[in-house]
Amino acid sequence: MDERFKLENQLCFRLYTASRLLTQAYHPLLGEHGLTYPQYLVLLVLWEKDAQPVNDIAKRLLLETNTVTPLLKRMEAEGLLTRSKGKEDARQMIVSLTGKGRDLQARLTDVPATVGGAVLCESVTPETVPSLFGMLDDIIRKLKA
Amino acid sequence: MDERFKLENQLCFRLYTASRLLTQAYHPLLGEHGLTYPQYLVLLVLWEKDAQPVNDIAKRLLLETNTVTPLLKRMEAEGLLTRSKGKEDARQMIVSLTGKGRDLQARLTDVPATVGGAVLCESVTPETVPSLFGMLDDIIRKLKA
DNA sequence: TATATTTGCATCGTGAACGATATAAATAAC
DNA sequence: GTTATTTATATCGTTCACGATGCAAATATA
Repeated sequence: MDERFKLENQLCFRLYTASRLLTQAYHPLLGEHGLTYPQYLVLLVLWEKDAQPVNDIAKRLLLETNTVTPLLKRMEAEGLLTRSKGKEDARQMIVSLTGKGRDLQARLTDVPATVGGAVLCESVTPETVPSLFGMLDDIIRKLKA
Repeated sequence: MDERFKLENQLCFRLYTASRLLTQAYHPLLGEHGLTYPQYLVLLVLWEKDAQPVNDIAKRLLLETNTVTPLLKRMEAEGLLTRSKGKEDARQMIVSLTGKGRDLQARLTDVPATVGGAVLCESVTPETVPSLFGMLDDIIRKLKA
């Protein structure tokens, strides 16, 4: 058996699996509030800075607008945000939080710590996390280019 | 702004993004042969050991059978594999490679090295990869439980 | 100013993921 | 041996991802 093709030697399979499992860990916490993980990411972006055009949100999440647009529409239908044409540029759709969308932050305060705690283990500790973040950031930076 | 909710402090967002971008790196290499990344994963599993029941493939990839079944059906339609009822247990569907599915391995020999090279950078080197793998494996192990 | 190009967003189609549910075969319990 | 439970797989519905394409507003060019 060719070593190169072993699942155990694949970085991508590990990232893919870790990402899926960690997203699943968010599921019960977010589902309680009717949120999916990508929707939670949109909220993170809007909590940092409200009233952004679709494009800025997509760029921040490194997603395409054809992924983000339907996502935003579902969130609009849930009453979490509003979408309105930009004043100075009519092509832009400005996405703004509603009161309901803003208030969710307070109701989700425990989520980061809960999920953070769920991954702490032998090799992943407050001391090693910076190194992990650094490697993942480098990979992301390299692949963006 | 609450530090805990910053995108930059989220492990999950990094894993999610790195996974997506790395999968995208596979896309041109696999698409040339009509494959998607999850289909490639199924081939990796079957190249290691041919003629496995659906459940074993799903367990190996840490996916549910309701994800794997349609995936396998598409691959069967492409002539990459066959699905046939198990002899000693009629509930099982045994998945076996066709000649076409087997031959793909030879045509994809360069894929692991090409993608591997695409992620090499400052902090991700042959020396640091074991540490990265170790942390991701620990995270996966922790979240599986 | 008329035309061409770019930009921002949306629509469409396909292929995952995954929760919930269904079905048939195998096994256990009675 | 009949009934109950478990197991292996499949079906269904919803939500992403994302390539391809469309369209209208803004900008650049002629």
